[in-house]
Amino acid sequence: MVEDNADVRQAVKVYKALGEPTRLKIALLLTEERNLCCSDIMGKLESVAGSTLSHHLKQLTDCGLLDLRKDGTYIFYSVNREIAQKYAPFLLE
Amino acid sequence: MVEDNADVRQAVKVYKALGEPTRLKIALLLTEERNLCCSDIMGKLESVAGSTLSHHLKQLTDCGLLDLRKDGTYIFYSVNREIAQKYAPFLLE
DNA sequence: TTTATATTTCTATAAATATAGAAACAAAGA
DNA sequence: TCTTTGTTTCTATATTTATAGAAATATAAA
Repeated sequence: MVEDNADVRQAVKVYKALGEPTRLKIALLLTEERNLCCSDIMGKLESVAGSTLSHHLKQLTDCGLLDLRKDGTYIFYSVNREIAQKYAPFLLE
Repeated sequence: MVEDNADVRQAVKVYKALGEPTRLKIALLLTEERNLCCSDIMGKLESVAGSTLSHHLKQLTDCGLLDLRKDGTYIFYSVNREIAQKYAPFLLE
């Protein structure tokens, strides 16, 4: 049966997060290279305002796809491999 | 490198399609039971207008996730297992 | 303390999207 | 042919979302 369980709700969030070109690019960047900070990522994207990037990163972390580690002024992001493996192993290829 | 290749563009479309509760539900329905037609699906969802369902099915087929087979007045939909396996094997669990 | 750097929150706006009613189209059956 | 059923297209609308500038917050360094 198709249930509206926690996994399905998380799946919607993960797929919504990945269904936008900039965010998918961020997720792919972070599978190649772990522990990038906000400004690293901004440097690797063409032109995204910090405030925009912040919103994208929030969606990607809220759905569980990205983990973060704070270190001083910096916030380092990495892909949560377990979640990626579960919902979108395409990212890890 | 993160390339903007065909796979990545398709991934965005697939994830955008799945990142909406009704469409994810439709995809899950169709992994359980192949060859459902539009009105079958409408019967299995709470309350969706035919025109709305039509738009959802279009997105799901346009991204390659659903195959369709026309038979008279009916259109039967099924999940394309290869695409599901590639981008969202979660559907097939 | 002042300055610089990193990131977020606030606010606004333009664009995209989900929704459905009505009309149209297509095929099958009476 | 007329009617019924299944599906799509047209049109409009309300909601969501992506975007970024400006201000705020936080930490570190000078």
